[in-house]
Amino acid sequence: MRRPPERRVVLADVARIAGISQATASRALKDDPRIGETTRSAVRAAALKLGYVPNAAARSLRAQRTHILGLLLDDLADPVHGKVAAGFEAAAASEGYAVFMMTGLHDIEREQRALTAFVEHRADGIALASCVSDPADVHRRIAKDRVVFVQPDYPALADGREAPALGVLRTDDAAGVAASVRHVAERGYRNLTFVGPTTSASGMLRRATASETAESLGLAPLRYIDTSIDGWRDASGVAAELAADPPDAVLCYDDKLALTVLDALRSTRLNVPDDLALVGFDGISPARQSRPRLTTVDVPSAEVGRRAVEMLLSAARDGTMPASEVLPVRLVIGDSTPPRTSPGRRAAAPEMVGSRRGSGR
Amino acid sequence: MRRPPERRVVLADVARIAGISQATASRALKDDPRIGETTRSAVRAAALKLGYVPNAAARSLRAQRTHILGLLLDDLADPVHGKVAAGFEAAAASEGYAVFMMTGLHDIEREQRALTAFVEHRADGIALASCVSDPADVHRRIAKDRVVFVQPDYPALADGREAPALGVLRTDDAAGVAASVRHVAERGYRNLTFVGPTTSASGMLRRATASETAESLGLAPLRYIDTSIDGWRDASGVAAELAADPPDAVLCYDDKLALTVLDALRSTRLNVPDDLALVGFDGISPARQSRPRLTTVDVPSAEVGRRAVEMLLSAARDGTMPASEVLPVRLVIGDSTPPRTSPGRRAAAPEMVGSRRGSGR
DNA sequence: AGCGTCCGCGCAACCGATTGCACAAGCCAC
DNA sequence: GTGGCTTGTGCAATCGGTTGCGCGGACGCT
Repeated sequence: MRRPPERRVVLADVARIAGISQATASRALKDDPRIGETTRSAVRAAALKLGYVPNAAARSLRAQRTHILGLLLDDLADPVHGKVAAGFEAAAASEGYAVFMMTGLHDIEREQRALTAFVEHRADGIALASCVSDPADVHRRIAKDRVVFVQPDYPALADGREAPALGVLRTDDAAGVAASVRHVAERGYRNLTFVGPTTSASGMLRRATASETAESLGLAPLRYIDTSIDGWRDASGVAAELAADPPDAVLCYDDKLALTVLDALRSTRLNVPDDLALVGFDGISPARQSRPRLTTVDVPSAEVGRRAVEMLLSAARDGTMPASEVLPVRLVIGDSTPPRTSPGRRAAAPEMVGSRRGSGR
Repeated sequence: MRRPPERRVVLADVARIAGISQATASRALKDDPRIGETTRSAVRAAALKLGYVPNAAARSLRAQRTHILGLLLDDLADPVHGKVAAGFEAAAASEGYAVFMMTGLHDIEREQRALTAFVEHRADGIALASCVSDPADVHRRIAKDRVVFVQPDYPALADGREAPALGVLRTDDAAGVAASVRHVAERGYRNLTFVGPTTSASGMLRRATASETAESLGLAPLRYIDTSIDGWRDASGVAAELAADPPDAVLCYDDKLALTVLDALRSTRLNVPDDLALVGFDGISPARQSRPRLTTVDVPSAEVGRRAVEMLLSAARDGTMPASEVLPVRLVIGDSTPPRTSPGRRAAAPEMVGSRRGSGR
């Protein structure tokens, strides 16, 4: 009933049915010009009839190319990474490449296992999105195997080192952060707080850029709330901290955090945007539907995925390392950073606000 | 400089360095008890020194197992599918399986290519999440190859057919929809509209279930707005339609749609929840942060991914088809469906509302 | 000393497709 | 009739591990 032993159809079977040798069958199926039309169609018919599907492992073994790309990212459930993954997969599929996807979840152990898996499967290219392992170590592991690298959001950028001989593809987060700081400054906010983690390289980069930009614009020194400290993990703690000594504007590491903070602030006397401007980062879709609409920085995540594939493939064909590339980002102005009308109001009479929500407009 | 020809290290190299045969090297590396301790450590040392990484293709070829699982889903950028993918990948990785991920994007052509890719790579198991191809056809393509199937959210369920010999894993969407209808009914809403697409099987299922439940509870006949009709694609059209003749409550196909509708309704005179209750489906995180908080149905997406892997693997080990399974869902009551206090208010004086936002509480 | 065991290891076949090279017809021309 | 060409196929090696089987030597026992 379960037809257990039914052997898989292999090329030899096709050849036997078609009445020719395996070599000819192989050539016929790949349209080798040396094969006659009669034979070719006979082979095709046999293959179709038998439901023959070539074995990629065998082919790869011989060809020394797998047509597999590896993608390592933090978390597929995260909308930003999801978009990168979607773009990557779509581009790879359209080039006839299969995609091995693995998540690192900020765990070096898992990342290492993922790398090993990629190498074992002899992926033709590997893309590392925001991994936490030591870049030099990763490079050692893979460069030796003549595998091309692309690393979006390369961690080493935070401390100024470019990765050695790795193609680096990233988004211009610094420009995005700088633009958002300039934006709130232009709108009259002078007292900024940055909320975000300090554990990741990108967290440090965004925070540092915000700080530098604020200073260069002559704003008050940037204050920080570090969400990677235990106890600040939940947004209500952050909201309480903000309420205790409110800045003019809050810059969040990303939209997800911004939306959480926005939500938590509803339990305080602070109202966004009347008492407090709020800025996110990433441009995920919920940010466009929040109330107020979040001012944020649009990051071309899907494009990152697509470009990664292109870089990987072109480099693989040339046998060279891919050149580095930086993708532009775009400030999207929402309703959470309106022009500031009464610069002194916050300090004046916070009690006046009465309702938590304010006037609603 | 680019060390171009540097050959990959293969097992034979390790064996040569260790001064023993390839067979022994192979056994030593996999802790075969027949190999002596001295030899074993010599082989290990050689492998480490040379940076030997076994070739998965060669191994699979011989072992007739690839340790690869295939996952086909619609769209990685979608939060629900992203969670399924994340759960699937995590479970697979912890079992030592690599995951081939491909997206179908509702395109039969692409789905077929993805299936072909899975079969070519001889995945040990394949999971199909909400695919649009004909189940019977898919079954034919893969069952013959002794590959186990798991299909979350199986489309054939809408018309009552269970898939033949396929393990079906799905969430109890019908129970979720029924629960949400009962919930709004208990809260005093009697006039319901369902908003969603009719193109997908799950769309039809949710809509039909809502209709039946409403009828069985003695509510007014369920009205529909079909978002798959051109022109209703944008939420503002839906909002206008709703505003023209407002129901008591709106049930949306999923949270994403509900949030979009919620946003679009802000441009009308209708206020959620004062004039209109709103219910979503899926329990994605933005629904918990919207204003008002969305009443929705929590679907254990990550769990779907995990269970899919377990079913696949246990079935692969037994050589049997996986049994079908239905995962429970949970109604999550938010602020978008408060107890209805004034059943007739909507019809009475909509002009009274004044501000679009109402009282804010 | 002779014999049976067990241990450690190597030979060679095998998985399935690809491909360099050689070979067999068929055809033309000399 | 034989040499030169083209065209169509087949042989066998190859990719890189895995594994059934067998062999030689060390050891224990009578």
